[in-house]
Amino acid sequence: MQRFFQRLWKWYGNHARNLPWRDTSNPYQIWVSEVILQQTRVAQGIDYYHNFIFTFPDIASLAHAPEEKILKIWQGLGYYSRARNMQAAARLMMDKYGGNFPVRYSEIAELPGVGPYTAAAIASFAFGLPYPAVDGNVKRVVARLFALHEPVQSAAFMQQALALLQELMPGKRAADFNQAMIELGATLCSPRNPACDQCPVAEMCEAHRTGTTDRFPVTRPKKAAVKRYHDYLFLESKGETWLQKRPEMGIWAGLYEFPVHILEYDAGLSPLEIFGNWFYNPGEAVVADRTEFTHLLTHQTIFARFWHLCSDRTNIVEQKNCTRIAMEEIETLPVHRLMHKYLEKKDWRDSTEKQ
DNA sequence: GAAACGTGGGG
DNA sequence: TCCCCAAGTTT
Repeated sequence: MQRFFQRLWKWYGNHARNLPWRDTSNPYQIWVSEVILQQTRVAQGIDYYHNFIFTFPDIASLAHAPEEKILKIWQGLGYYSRARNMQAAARLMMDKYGGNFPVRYSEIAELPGVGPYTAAAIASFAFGLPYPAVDGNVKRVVARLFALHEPVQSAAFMQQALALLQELMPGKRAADFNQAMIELGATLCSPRNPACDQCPVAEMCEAHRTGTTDRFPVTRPKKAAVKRYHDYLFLESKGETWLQKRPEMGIWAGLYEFPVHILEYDAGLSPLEIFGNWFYNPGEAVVADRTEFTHLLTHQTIFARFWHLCSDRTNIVEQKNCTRIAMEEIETLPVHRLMHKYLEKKDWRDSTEKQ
């Protein structure tokens, strides 16, 4: 045990990455970073973290912001309920804690969007409380260190990991302990080809001792991802394009997008079969050719097809939640990745036109 | 407990 | 190209 910590502290002191949220003990900033990092890689989260803190520097500014402004900052990051939960939590903190961050684990864990991991991370990083923060990295490290055979997704695994980590948890330096365990999993104890030769605690690792690091953590087979086939209709006329707001439930809730037809199988429908009811005069309204299929996602396969309307009189049937929006205005609306990418590179439209 | 919920990078 | 999975939480 002594040796374990000597090695761990020395390694962490020398190899900890310099990450923006490690420079602060401000619970608000730590909370923001932890929510952003849920199921999200550090490299992807850093810019979002800076933008978020710059735009909403404290609990009050987040609580009072228009929801669409928060979603706009979150645009492209995914799991958008995180952004809404953060505002709900900020408002709760205004009402219940006078705009201050709660300091007890139980209170932190009650905040919307804050589960066991995030609560422990905030409690330890901001307040030094000795709660083990068990994320995917720590699960992997613990599974190998103690050769835990329970599936990593199971409640049994979590119980065992928690018990072991609580036993290990030092009275002082709870924050460093959690950070170091996470860092170990993130940088050396990787899912495949772990760098055991550089690991400070390899000699105390049961999986390493028995040459079985590649068998841990044990995982259950996972269900195949659901595919979605999207047929998008891109309509533009005189500097305006047609957008609609998605429903408040389900994927991309409340974000904006082009008119779309989504199926979980490829129906092979023609543009008119899909969008015909949008037009009073379908034969005349759709003037551009079907252009290209764009492969957008890997495990959720999405195909996008774009068409143009060049006519002045687009004659679109009224749809609920549909609005004509000027191009400049679109820049301020929260959209999901397809639109996000489109707005980043406006030449998408041009490149499809050339076909 | 299982499914839903995004997106991006690495091997 | 395809599969994995990442500082998880909610329902």
